Amino acid sequence: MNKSAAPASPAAPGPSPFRNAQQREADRASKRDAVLLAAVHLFNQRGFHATSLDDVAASLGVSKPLIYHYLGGKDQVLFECMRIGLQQLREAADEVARQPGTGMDRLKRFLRRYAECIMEDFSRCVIRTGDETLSPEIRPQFRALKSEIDHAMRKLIAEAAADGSAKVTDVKLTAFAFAGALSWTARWHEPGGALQPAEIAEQMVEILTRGISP
Amino acid sequence: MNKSAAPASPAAPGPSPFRNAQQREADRASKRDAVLLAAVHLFNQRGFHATSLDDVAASLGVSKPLIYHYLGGKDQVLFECMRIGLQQLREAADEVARQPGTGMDRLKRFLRRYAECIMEDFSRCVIRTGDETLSPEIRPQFRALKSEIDHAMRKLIAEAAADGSAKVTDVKLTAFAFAGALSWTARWHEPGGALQPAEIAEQMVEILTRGISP
DNA sequence: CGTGCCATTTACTCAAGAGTAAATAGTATA
DNA sequence: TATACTATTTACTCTTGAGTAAATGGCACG
Repeated sequence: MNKSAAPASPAAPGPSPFRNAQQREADRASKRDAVLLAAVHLFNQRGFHATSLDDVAASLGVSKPLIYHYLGGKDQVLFECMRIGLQQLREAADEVARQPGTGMDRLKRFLRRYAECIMEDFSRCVIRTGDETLSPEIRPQFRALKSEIDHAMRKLIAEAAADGSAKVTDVKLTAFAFAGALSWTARWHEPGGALQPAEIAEQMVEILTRGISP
Repeated sequence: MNKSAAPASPAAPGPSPFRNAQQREADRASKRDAVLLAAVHLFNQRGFHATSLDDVAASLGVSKPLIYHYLGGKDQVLFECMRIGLQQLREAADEVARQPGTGMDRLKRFLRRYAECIMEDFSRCVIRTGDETLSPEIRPQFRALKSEIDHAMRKLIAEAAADGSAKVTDVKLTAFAFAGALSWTARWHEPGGALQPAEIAEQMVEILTRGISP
């Protein structure tokens, strides 16, 4: 009984349930993010095609059309996940670009961050879900973003070679080798496994860069 | 006119159109292979989910039920493709296991063969198509085969470390790094590109193994 | 020769799941 | 208070593509 009880204090000490425009926008953004997070979890776990939007909605306790409300179709959802993943990788590159140190130091720092990203949700999704999954209309956008990161890595390798802190014969192939080795963690590393991502990243970078020390 | 002309020579010098049991079986096998080859091409090009069995059938100029006749459902087709791909990798491992040389020599040989396989149709498909795509019933089989290859690589690395031809701190991680770098070619290398697979394999192996030379 | 198997096709069924229309209710703001 | 907007749901539609039943016709072999 007494289902709709009156509030204890009329002065309302807690946050008001009435939101202003800013708060509503923040609300919306956080709900959007929640959808993306739920989606990326399922995508990584079961694969994109084995995950229906109904599944994503159900995992949040809401209904499918709500996802359309926040994000539009399934392709959009995937692309947003990938965009976030790529953005994180890109931020790693930008951050390192601003830091001091020998080329090799900076390369190592980047590779470590790269590996760590790949073992987190969104960048993981970038690797696990091939670009052929994206609709042909947005695929070029994805490729462009991806390419930026590839080139950032090449640049760091080239700089390390230039300042003598590394010895490299083929920059492009080296970049592919490094990116491949690190990206592959998205396939074999299980989140919550015995080995911590940071350790894996550390050791992996060691293994890879030992080959290009002068 | 003269549509159904009589054969030029009654003695039939060419192969007879009438097949015996063995020939029919060979026929059947070669048709089965043709289906798998057509399928793996499309899977690699467009992705498994974007390829319908109708597409595969059409690319061969036959009808879908014929594929069911030779191979059973779509899952079977994919698994067969992957089985072939894994078998090729496994043969590479077995071959190297029988050869002489230092551990490092043999490891290098294996890595080169591994990379070359990955840039061919079937092994390429193994990498491009994640195991989550397989139905839960056959996935364990796939994993088991995959695991054999992983362990073969680890064994070679361990042997190279044991005979002093390589210096390795963590065998497992090293194997993952190598497998990742080489597997990644399935993602970026386009068949018929400027660089030959053999060259790529050669250089890639060089880049990777330089890091574990003593 | 006729009987039955094998290859192959046509013409279907059926389910899943993406996407949508329209209703409902709560909240903000004039 | 009236009005308009936002969040959210229910209850659909429609397409795609996997898988199947059944018919056809040739070839082999008794």
